[in-house]
Amino acid sequence: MPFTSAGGPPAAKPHRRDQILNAAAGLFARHGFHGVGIDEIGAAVGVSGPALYRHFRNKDAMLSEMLTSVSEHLLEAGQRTVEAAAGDAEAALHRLVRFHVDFALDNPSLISVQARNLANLTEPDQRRVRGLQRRYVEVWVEAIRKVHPDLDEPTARAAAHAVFGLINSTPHSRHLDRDQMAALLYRMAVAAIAAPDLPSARLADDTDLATG
Amino acid sequence: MPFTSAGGPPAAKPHRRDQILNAAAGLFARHGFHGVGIDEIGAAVGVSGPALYRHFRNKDAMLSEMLTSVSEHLLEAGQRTVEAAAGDAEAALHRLVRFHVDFALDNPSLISVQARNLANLTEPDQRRVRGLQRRYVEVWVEAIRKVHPDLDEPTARAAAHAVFGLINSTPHSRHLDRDQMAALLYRMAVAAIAAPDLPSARLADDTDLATG
DNA sequence: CGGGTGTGTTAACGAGCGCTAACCCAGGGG
DNA sequence: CCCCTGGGTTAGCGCTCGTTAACACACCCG
Repeated sequence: MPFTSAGGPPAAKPHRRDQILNAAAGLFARHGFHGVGIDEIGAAVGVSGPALYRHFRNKDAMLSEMLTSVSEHLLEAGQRTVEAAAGDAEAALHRLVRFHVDFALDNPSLISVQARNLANLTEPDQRRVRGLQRRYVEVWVEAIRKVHPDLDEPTARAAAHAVFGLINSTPHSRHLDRDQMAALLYRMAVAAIAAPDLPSARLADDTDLATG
Repeated sequence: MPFTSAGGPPAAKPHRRDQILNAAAGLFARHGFHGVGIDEIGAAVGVSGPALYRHFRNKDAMLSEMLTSVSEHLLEAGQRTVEAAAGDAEAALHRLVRFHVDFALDNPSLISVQARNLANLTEPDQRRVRGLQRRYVEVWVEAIRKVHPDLDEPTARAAAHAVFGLINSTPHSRHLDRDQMAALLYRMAVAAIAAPDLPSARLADDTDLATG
Protein backbone atom coordinates (compact mmCIF):
# COMPACT_ATOMS: atom_id res chain seq x y z
CA MET A 1 0.00 0.00 0.00
CA PRO A 2 2.31 2.76 -1.22
CA PHE A 3 -0.08 5.64 -0.61
CA THR A 4 -0.21 7.62 2.59
CA SER A 5 -3.52 6.87 4.20
CA ALA A 6 -4.36 10.32 5.48
CA GLY A 7 -3.10 10.33 9.02
CA GLY A 8 -2.65 6.64 9.57
CA PRO A 9 0.41 5.23 11.33
CA PRO A 10 3.73 5.17 9.45
CA ALA A 11 2.72 1.72 8.22
CA ALA A 12 5.83 -0.37 8.89
CA LYS A 13 8.56 1.00 6.61
CA PRO A 14 8.22 0.70 2.91
CA HIS A 15 10.90 -1.54 1.58
CA ARG A 16 13.38 -0.34 -1.02
CA ARG A 17 11.23 -0.57 -4.11
CA ASP A 18 8.53 1.67 -2.63
CA GLN A 19 11.16 3.81 -0.98
CA ILE A 20 12.71 4.37 -4.39
CA LEU A 21 9.36 5.13 -5.99
CA ASN A 22 8.59 7.70 -3.32
CA ALA A 23 11.91 9.44 -3.75
CA ALA A 24 11.60 9.35 -7.53
CA ALA A 25 8.08 10.77 -7.37
CA GLY A 26 9.29 13.76 -5.40
CA LEU A 27 12.15 14.40 -7.75
CA PHE A 28 10.11 13.91 -10.92
CA ALA A 29 7.50 16.28 -9.54
CA ARG A 30 10.06 19.01 -8.92
CA HIS A 31 12.34 18.66 -11.92
CA GLY A 32 10.44 16.60 -14.47
CA PHE A 33 11.26 13.10 -15.65
CA HIS A 34 14.14 14.10 -17.91
CA GLY A 35 15.39 16.60 -15.37
CA VAL A 36 16.29 13.89 -12.87
CA GLY A 37 19.20 11.51 -13.21
CA ILE A 38 19.50 7.94 -12.04
CA ASP A 39 22.25 8.99 -9.67
CA GLU A 40 20.07 11.61 -8.00
CA ILE A 41 17.31 9.11 -7.38
CA GLY A 42 19.83 6.69 -5.93
CA ALA A 43 21.32 9.39 -3.72
CA ALA A 44 17.86 10.27 -2.45
CA VAL A 45 17.53 6.79 -0.95
CA GLY A 46 21.13 6.50 0.18
CA VAL A 47 22.45 4.21 -2.50
CA SER A 48 24.34 5.43 -5.46
CA GLY A 49 23.49 5.19 -9.13
CA PRO A 50 23.11 1.85 -10.83
CA ALA A 51 21.96 0.07 -7.67
CA LEU A 52 18.45 0.92 -8.80
CA TYR A 53 18.73 -1.61 -11.61
CA ARG A 54 18.47 -4.34 -8.98
CA HIS A 55 14.88 -3.18 -8.46
CA PHE A 56 13.72 -1.77 -11.79
CA ARG A 57 14.38 -2.76 -15.37
CA ASN A 58 15.18 0.84 -16.25
CA LYS A 59 14.25 4.43 -15.53
CA ASP A 60 11.10 4.28 -17.63
CA ALA A 61 9.90 1.35 -15.55
CA MET A 62 9.91 3.53 -12.45
CA LEU A 63 7.68 6.14 -14.02
CA SER A 64 5.55 3.44 -15.54
CA GLU A 65 4.93 1.64 -12.27
CA MET A 66 4.36 4.93 -10.49
CA LEU A 67 1.69 6.14 -12.89
CA THR A 68 0.07 2.79 -13.41
CA SER A 69 -0.36 2.13 -9.73
CA VAL A 70 -1.68 5.60 -8.98
CA SER A 71 -4.21 5.34 -11.81
CA GLU A 72 -5.30 1.92 -10.64
CA HIS A 73 -5.63 3.14 -7.11
CA LEU A 74 -7.72 6.17 -8.08
CA LEU A 75 -10.04 4.10 -10.23
CA GLU A 76 -10.53 1.34 -7.73
CA ALA A 77 -10.96 3.62 -4.74
CA GLY A 78 -13.23 5.90 -6.77
CA GLN A 79 -15.47 3.01 -7.68
CA ARG A 80 -15.59 1.79 -4.11
CA THR A 81 -16.42 5.29 -2.94
CA VAL A 82 -19.44 5.45 -5.21
CA GLU A 83 -20.60 1.98 -4.27
CA ALA A 84 -20.29 2.81 -0.60
CA ALA A 85 -22.85 5.56 -1.06
CA ALA A 86 -25.25 2.99 -2.47
CA GLY A 87 -28.05 4.83 -4.16
CA ASP A 88 -27.61 8.30 -2.70
CA ALA A 89 -26.32 10.17 -5.74
CA GLU A 90 -25.50 13.37 -3.94
CA ALA A 91 -23.60 11.59 -1.19
CA ALA A 92 -21.67 9.65 -3.82
CA LEU A 93 -20.55 12.79 -5.58
CA HIS A 94 -19.60 14.53 -2.37
CA ARG A 95 -17.63 11.54 -1.14
CA LEU A 96 -15.88 11.40 -4.49
CA VAL A 97 -14.83 15.01 -4.05
CA ARG A 98 -13.74 14.31 -0.52
CA PHE A 99 -11.72 11.31 -1.60
CA HIS A 100 -9.96 13.12 -4.40
CA VAL A 101 -9.18 16.12 -2.22
CA ASP A 102 -7.63 13.88 0.42
CA PHE A 103 -5.62 11.99 -2.11
CA ALA A 104 -4.30 15.16 -3.73
CA LEU A 105 -3.35 16.67 -0.40
CA ASP A 106 -1.61 13.52 0.77
CA ASN A 107 0.17 12.72 -2.48
CA PRO A 108 1.01 15.99 -4.15
CA SER A 109 4.04 14.56 -5.91
CA LEU A 110 2.10 11.75 -7.51
CA ILE A 111 -0.55 14.21 -8.63
CA SER A 112 2.07 16.43 -10.21
CA VAL A 113 3.84 13.58 -11.92
CA GLN A 114 0.67 12.09 -13.28
CA ALA A 115 -0.41 15.46 -14.64
CA ARG A 116 2.96 16.48 -16.10
CA ASN A 117 4.77 13.35 -17.16
CA LEU A 118 2.27 11.11 -18.87
CA ALA A 119 3.96 11.93 -22.16
CA ASN A 120 7.23 10.39 -21.00
CA LEU A 121 5.75 6.91 -20.83
CA THR A 122 6.32 4.32 -23.52
CA GLU A 123 3.37 4.16 -25.84
CA PRO A 124 1.84 0.92 -24.48
CA ASP A 125 2.14 2.13 -20.88
CA GLN A 126 0.68 5.42 -21.92
CA ARG A 127 -2.34 3.68 -23.40
CA ARG A 128 -2.80 1.64 -20.27
CA VAL A 129 -2.65 4.68 -17.97
CA ARG A 130 -4.89 6.73 -20.22
CA GLY A 131 -7.41 3.93 -20.17
CA LEU A 132 -7.46 3.84 -16.39
CA GLN A 133 -7.74 7.61 -16.21
CA ARG A 134 -10.60 7.59 -18.70
CA ARG A 135 -12.47 5.08 -16.60
CA TYR A 136 -11.88 7.17 -13.48
CA VAL A 137 -13.26 10.21 -15.26
CA GLU A 138 -16.20 8.07 -16.27
CA VAL A 139 -16.93 7.35 -12.62
CA TRP A 140 -17.07 11.09 -12.03
CA VAL A 141 -19.14 11.80 -15.12
CA GLU A 142 -21.76 9.29 -14.01
CA ALA A 143 -21.80 10.63 -10.49
CA ILE A 144 -22.13 14.20 -11.75
CA ARG A 145 -24.93 13.37 -14.18
CA LYS A 146 -26.92 11.54 -11.55
CA VAL A 147 -27.02 14.70 -9.50
CA HIS A 148 -27.34 17.05 -12.48
CA PRO A 149 -29.29 15.03 -15.07
CA ASP A 150 -29.73 17.90 -17.50
CA LEU A 151 -26.00 18.16 -18.17
CA ASP A 152 -25.00 16.59 -21.44
CA GLU A 153 -22.14 14.17 -21.28
CA PRO A 154 -19.41 16.28 -22.92
CA THR A 155 -20.18 19.13 -20.55
CA ALA A 156 -20.08 16.82 -17.57
CA ARG A 157 -16.76 15.44 -18.75
CA ALA A 158 -15.30 18.89 -19.23
CA ALA A 159 -16.58 19.88 -15.80
CA ALA A 160 -14.93 16.81 -14.28
CA HIS A 161 -11.60 17.77 -15.82
CA ALA A 162 -11.98 21.30 -14.55
CA VAL A 163 -12.66 20.05 -11.03
CA PHE A 164 -9.57 17.85 -11.20
CA GLY A 165 -7.63 20.94 -12.16
CA LEU A 166 -9.06 22.81 -9.22
CA ILE A 167 -8.30 20.09 -6.70
CA ASN A 168 -4.94 19.20 -8.19
CA SER A 169 -3.81 22.81 -7.91
CA THR A 170 -2.83 21.85 -4.39
CA PRO A 171 0.88 21.28 -5.04
CA HIS A 172 1.16 24.96 -5.96
CA SER A 173 -0.19 26.45 -2.77
CA ARG A 174 0.96 25.79 0.73
CA HIS A 175 -0.59 28.78 2.48
CA LEU A 176 -3.20 26.94 4.50
CA ASP A 177 -2.88 23.99 6.81
CA ARG A 178 -4.07 20.65 5.54
CA ASP A 179 -7.55 20.63 7.03
CA GLN A 180 -8.40 24.18 6.09
CA MET A 181 -7.16 23.46 2.59
CA ALA A 182 -9.24 20.29 2.40
CA ALA A 183 -12.35 22.14 3.50
CA LEU A 184 -11.74 24.97 1.06
CA LEU A 185 -11.16 22.69 -1.91
CA TYR A 186 -14.20 20.61 -1.01
CA ARG A 187 -16.48 23.61 -0.96
CA MET A 188 -15.09 25.12 -4.13
CA ALA A 189 -15.27 21.83 -5.99
CA VAL A 190 -18.86 21.15 -5.00
CA ALA A 191 -19.89 24.67 -5.92
CA ALA A 192 -18.08 24.46 -9.25
CA ILE A 193 -19.81 21.21 -10.12
CA ALA A 194 -23.20 22.67 -9.34
CA ALA A 195 -22.53 25.80 -11.38
CA PRO A 196 -23.09 24.66 -14.98
CA ASP A 197 -26.54 23.54 -13.95
CA LEU A 198 -27.64 26.96 -12.74
CA PRO A 199 -29.82 29.39 -14.73
CA SER A 200 -27.75 31.22 -17.34
CA ALA A 201 -28.33 34.63 -15.77
CA ARG A 202 -25.35 36.92 -15.58
CA LEU A 203 -23.19 35.55 -18.34
CA ALA A 204 -23.26 38.58 -20.61
CA ASP A 205 -24.68 41.27 -18.42
CA ASP A 206 -22.35 43.09 -16.06
CA THR A 207 -20.78 45.63 -18.37
CA ASP A 208 -20.04 44.84 -21.97
CA LEU A 209 -17.70 41.87 -22.15
CA ALA A 210 -17.27 41.71 -25.89
CA THR A 211 -15.16 44.81 -26.29
CA GLY A 212 -12.01 45.09 -24.23
CA MET B 1 2.17 41.03 -29.78
CA PRO B 2 2.95 37.33 -29.59
CA PHE B 3 -0.36 36.24 -28.12
CA THR B 4 -3.38 35.26 -30.17
CA SER B 5 -5.97 37.92 -29.58
CA ALA B 6 -9.03 35.72 -29.29
CA GLY B 7 -10.44 35.59 -32.77
CA GLY B 8 -8.63 38.51 -34.29
CA PRO B 9 -7.13 38.40 -37.81
CA PRO B 10 -3.94 36.38 -38.39
CA ALA B 11 -2.02 39.56 -37.53
CA ALA B 12 0.54 39.84 -40.31
CA LYS B 13 2.86 36.85 -39.90
CA PRO B 14 5.04 36.59 -36.86
CA HIS B 15 8.64 36.86 -37.82
CA ARG B 16 11.11 34.10 -37.09
CA ARG B 17 11.78 34.79 -33.44
CA ASP B 18 8.09 34.63 -32.53
CA GLN B 19 7.58 31.79 -34.95
CA ILE B 20 10.28 29.86 -33.14
CA LEU B 21 8.83 30.66 -29.73
CA ASN B 22 5.42 29.45 -30.83
CA ALA B 23 6.80 26.19 -32.12
CA ALA B 24 8.93 25.70 -29.04
CA ALA B 25 5.97 26.38 -26.77
CA GLY B 26 3.96 23.65 -28.45
CA LEU B 27 6.80 21.16 -28.21
CA PHE B 28 7.70 22.03 -24.61
CA ALA B 29 4.05 21.67 -23.66
CA ARG B 30 3.83 18.20 -25.14
CA HIS B 31 7.20 16.72 -24.25
CA GLY B 32 8.66 18.93 -21.53
CA PHE B 33 11.67 21.19 -21.82
CA HIS B 34 14.26 18.43 -21.59
CA GLY B 35 12.19 16.19 -23.81
CA VAL B 36 12.63 18.44 -26.83
CA GLY B 37 15.83 18.81 -28.81
CA ILE B 38 17.15 21.86 -30.58
CA ASP B 39 16.85 20.02 -33.87
CA GLU B 40 13.16 19.31 -33.32
CA ILE B 41 12.42 22.96 -32.64
CA GLY B 42 14.32 23.91 -35.74
CA ALA B 43 12.51 21.32 -37.81
CA ALA B 44 9.18 22.66 -36.57
CA VAL B 45 9.87 26.01 -38.22
CA GLY B 46 11.50 24.58 -41.33
CA VAL B 47 15.13 25.27 -40.51
CA SER B 48 17.43 22.69 -39.11
CA GLY B 49 19.22 22.66 -35.83
CA PRO B 50 21.75 25.30 -34.91
CA ALA B 51 20.09 27.98 -37.02
CA LEU B 52 18.21 28.89 -33.86
CA TYR B 53 21.38 30.29 -32.35
CA ARG B 54 21.08 33.20 -34.77
CA HIS B 55 17.99 34.22 -32.79
CA PHE B 56 18.56 33.01 -29.23
CA ARG B 57 21.61 32.80 -27.07
CA ASN B 58 20.76 29.23 -26.12
CA LYS B 59 17.90 26.86 -25.41
CA ASP B 60 17.33 28.24 -21.91
CA ALA B 61 16.88 31.70 -23.38
CA MET B 62 13.88 30.48 -25.37
CA LEU B 63 12.13 29.18 -22.28
CA SER B 64 13.13 32.25 -20.37
CA GLU B 65 11.73 34.68 -22.89
CA MET B 66 8.61 32.59 -23.27
CA LEU B 67 7.79 32.50 -19.58
CA THR B 68 8.86 36.04 -18.85
CA SER B 69 6.75 37.52 -21.58
CA VAL B 70 3.69 35.47 -20.70
CA SER B 71 3.97 36.45 -17.03
CA GLU B 72 4.40 40.09 -17.94
CA HIS B 73 1.44 39.94 -20.24
CA LEU B 74 -0.81 38.32 -17.66
CA LEU B 75 0.13 40.82 -15.00
CA GLU B 76 -0.22 43.87 -17.18
CA ALA B 77 -3.46 42.77 -18.82
CA GLY B 78 -4.82 41.68 -15.45
CA GLN B 79 -4.13 45.07 -13.94
CA ARG B 80 -5.70 46.85 -16.90
CA THR B 81 -8.73 44.60 -16.63
CA VAL B 82 -9.28 45.60 -13.04
CA GLU B 83 -8.74 49.29 -13.75
CA ALA B 84 -11.17 49.14 -16.64
CA ALA B 85 -13.90 48.11 -14.22
CA ALA B 86 -13.17 51.24 -12.19
CA GLY B 87 -14.81 50.83 -8.84
CA ASP B 88 -17.24 48.00 -9.55
CA ALA B 89 -15.61 45.18 -7.61
CA GLU B 90 -17.86 42.44 -8.87
CA ALA B 91 -17.41 43.47 -12.48
CA ALA B 92 -13.66 43.56 -11.96
CA LEU B 93 -13.57 40.02 -10.65
CA HIS B 94 -15.82 38.70 -13.39
CA ARG B 95 -13.80 40.40 -16.09
CA LEU B 96 -10.66 38.94 -14.56
CA VAL B 97 -12.17 35.49 -14.83
CA ARG B 98 -13.26 36.19 -18.36
CA PHE B 99 -9.82 37.41 -19.30
CA HIS B 100 -8.01 34.44 -17.83
CA VAL B 101 -10.40 31.96 -19.41
CA ASP B 102 -9.88 33.53 -22.81
CA PHE B 103 -6.15 33.55 -22.41
CA ALA B 104 -6.03 29.92 -21.33
CA LEU B 105 -8.25 28.79 -24.19
CA ASP B 106 -6.25 30.73 -26.76
CA ASN B 107 -2.80 29.84 -25.46
CA PRO B 108 -2.98 26.36 -24.02
CA SER B 109 0.66 25.62 -24.75
CA LEU B 110 1.89 28.66 -22.88
CA ILE B 111 -0.32 27.77 -19.96
CA SER B 112 1.08 24.26 -19.86
CA VAL B 113 4.66 25.38 -20.16
CA GLN B 114 4.31 28.01 -17.50
CA ALA B 115 2.75 25.50 -15.12
CA ARG B 116 5.14 22.63 -15.82
CA ASN B 117 8.49 24.09 -16.70
CA LEU B 118 9.16 26.93 -14.31
CA ALA B 119 11.75 24.74 -12.61
CA ASN B 120 13.83 24.54 -15.78
CA LEU B 121 14.65 28.23 -15.71
CA THR B 122 17.94 29.56 -14.46
CA GLU B 123 17.63 30.79 -10.91
CA PRO B 124 17.57 34.53 -11.68
CA ASP B 125 14.95 34.09 -14.40
CA GLN B 126 12.99 31.89 -12.09
CA ARG B 127 12.93 34.62 -9.48
CA ARG B 128 11.82 37.15 -12.02
CA VAL B 129 8.96 35.01 -13.30
CA ARG B 130 7.89 34.03 -9.83
CA GLY B 131 7.78 37.68 -8.88
CA LEU B 132 5.53 38.51 -11.79
CA GLN B 133 3.29 35.56 -11.05
CA ARG B 134 3.06 36.58 -7.42
CA ARG B 135 1.96 40.06 -8.41
CA TYR B 136 -0.64 38.62 -10.78
CA VAL B 137 -1.99 36.46 -7.99
CA GLU B 138 -2.07 39.59 -5.87
CA VAL B 139 -4.32 41.28 -8.41
CA TRP B 140 -6.69 38.36 -8.06
CA VAL B 141 -6.50 38.27 -4.29
CA GLU B 142 -7.43 41.93 -4.06
CA ALA B 143 -10.27 41.51 -6.52
CA ILE B 144 -11.58 38.50 -4.64
CA ARG B 145 -11.39 40.17 -1.25
CA LYS B 146 -13.22 43.25 -2.46
CA VAL B 147 -16.16 41.07 -3.39
CA HIS B 148 -15.81 38.72 -0.39
CA PRO B 149 -14.39 40.90 2.36
CA ASP B 150 -14.72 38.28 5.09
CA LEU B 151 -12.19 35.98 3.43
CA ASP B 152 -8.81 36.14 5.09
CA GLU B 153 -5.88 36.65 2.78
CA PRO B 154 -4.34 33.16 2.82
CA THR B 155 -7.71 31.66 1.99
CA ALA B 156 -8.23 34.11 -0.83
CA ARG B 157 -4.79 33.28 -2.16
CA ALA B 158 -5.42 29.56 -1.99
CA ALA B 159 -8.76 30.08 -3.71
CA ALA B 160 -7.06 32.05 -6.46
CA HIS B 161 -4.61 29.22 -7.07
CA ALA B 162 -7.45 26.74 -7.14
CA VAL B 163 -9.31 28.81 -9.71
CA PHE B 164 -6.18 28.98 -11.86
CA GLY B 165 -6.04 25.22 -11.68
CA LEU B 166 -9.65 25.00 -12.75
CA ILE B 167 -9.27 27.34 -15.68
CA ASN B 168 -5.87 26.03 -16.72
CA SER B 169 -7.23 22.50 -16.90
CA THR B 170 -8.23 23.45 -20.40
CA PRO B 171 -5.30 21.86 -22.21
CA HIS B 172 -6.50 18.49 -20.97
CA SER B 173 -10.02 18.58 -22.35
CA ARG B 174 -11.05 19.20 -25.91
CA HIS B 175 -14.61 17.88 -25.77
CA LEU B 176 -16.45 21.17 -26.11
CA ASP B 177 -16.08 23.90 -28.67
CA ARG B 178 -14.31 27.05 -27.62
CA ASP B 179 -17.30 29.16 -26.72
CA GLN B 180 -19.10 26.48 -24.77
CA MET B 181 -15.88 25.74 -22.95
CA ALA B 182 -15.38 29.43 -22.17
CA ALA B 183 -18.89 29.74 -20.81
CA LEU B 184 -18.55 26.60 -18.72
CA LEU B 185 -15.24 27.60 -17.20
CA TYR B 186 -16.51 31.10 -16.49
CA ARG B 187 -19.52 29.82 -14.58
CA MET B 188 -17.56 27.21 -12.66
CA ALA B 189 -14.84 29.68 -11.74
CA VAL B 190 -17.26 32.31 -10.50
CA ALA B 191 -19.19 29.75 -8.48
CA ALA B 192 -15.99 28.34 -7.02
CA ILE B 193 -14.83 31.76 -5.93
CA ALA B 194 -18.12 32.48 -4.24
CA ALA B 195 -18.13 29.14 -2.44
CA PRO B 196 -15.73 29.69 0.47
CA ASP B 197 -17.87 32.62 1.51
CA LEU B 198 -21.04 30.59 1.88
CA PRO B 199 -22.44 29.34 5.18
CA SER B 200 -20.61 26.24 6.37
CA ALA B 201 -23.68 24.04 6.10
CA ARG B 202 -23.15 20.60 4.64
CA LEU B 203 -19.50 20.10 5.28
CA ALA B 204 -19.79 17.23 7.71
CA ASP B 205 -23.38 16.17 7.32
CA ASP B 206 -24.27 13.83 4.48
CA THR B 207 -23.17 10.49 5.81
CA ASP B 208 -20.18 10.23 8.08
CA LEU B 209 -17.12 11.53 6.29
CA ALA B 210 -14.57 10.98 9.02
CA THR B 211 -14.37 7.22 8.78
CA GLY B 212 -13.38 5.99 5.38
C1' DC C 1 31.15 -24.82 6.48
C1' DG C 2 30.23 -23.58 1.66
C1' DG C 3 27.78 -21.87 -2.12
C1' DG C 4 23.66 -19.26 -3.94
C1' DT C 5 20.99 -15.22 -3.85
C1' DG C 6 20.13 -10.54 -3.21
C1' DT C 7 21.94 -6.14 -3.04
C1' DG C 8 25.42 -2.98 -3.31
C1' DT C 9 29.90 -0.92 -5.46
C1' DT C 10 32.95 1.31 -9.27
C1' DA C 11 34.43 1.59 -14.10
C1' DA C 12 33.38 2.15 -18.59
C1' DC C 13 30.74 2.34 -22.90
C1' DG C 14 27.80 4.52 -26.16
C1' DA C 15 24.18 7.50 -27.54
C1' DG C 16 22.14 11.87 -27.57
C1' DC C 17 22.28 16.52 -27.29
C1' DG C 18 23.64 21.43 -26.62
C1' DC C 19 26.60 24.32 -28.61
C1' DT C 20 30.56 26.10 -31.56
C1' DA C 21 33.21 26.36 -35.78
C1' DA C 22 33.69 27.06 -40.38
C1' DC C 23 31.74 27.92 -44.37
C1' DC C 24 28.00 29.83 -47.72
C1' DC C 25 25.13 32.89 -49.96
C1' DA C 26 21.37 36.53 -50.94
C1' DG C 27 20.68 41.22 -51.18
C1' DG C 28 21.10 46.03 -50.68
C1' DG C 29 23.73 50.49 -49.93
C1' DG C 30 28.07 53.25 -50.66
C1' DC D 1 30.66 46.32 -58.25
C1' DC D 2 31.82 44.89 -53.96
C1' DC D 3 31.53 43.86 -49.45
C1' DC D 4 28.96 43.68 -45.18
C1' DT D 5 25.34 41.82 -42.73
C1' DG D 6 21.89 38.52 -41.60
C1' DG D 7 20.47 34.12 -41.59
C1' DG D 8 21.25 29.63 -43.14
C1' DT D 9 24.13 25.00 -43.74
C1' DT D 10 27.02 20.74 -42.10
C1' DA D 11 30.64 18.72 -39.22
C1' DG D 12 32.15 17.82 -35.03
C1' DC D 13 33.41 18.40 -30.03
C1' DG D 14 32.50 17.35 -25.33
C1' DC D 15 29.55 16.42 -21.64
C1' DT D 16 25.87 14.19 -19.55
C1' DC D 17 23.38 10.33 -18.67
C1' DG D 18 21.25 5.68 -19.07
C1' DT D 19 22.78 1.29 -19.01
C1' DT D 20 25.90 -2.79 -18.57
C1' DA D 21 29.94 -5.31 -16.80
C1' DA D 22 32.66 -7.02 -13.35
C1' DC D 23 33.33 -7.47 -8.92
C1' DA D 24 32.25 -7.62 -3.50
C1' DC D 25 30.08 -9.12 0.24
C1' DA D 26 26.23 -10.40 3.74
C1' DC D 27 23.18 -13.64 4.81
C1' DC D 28 20.81 -18.02 4.77
C1' DC D 29 19.88 -22.78 3.70
C1' DG D 30 21.60 -27.36 3.20
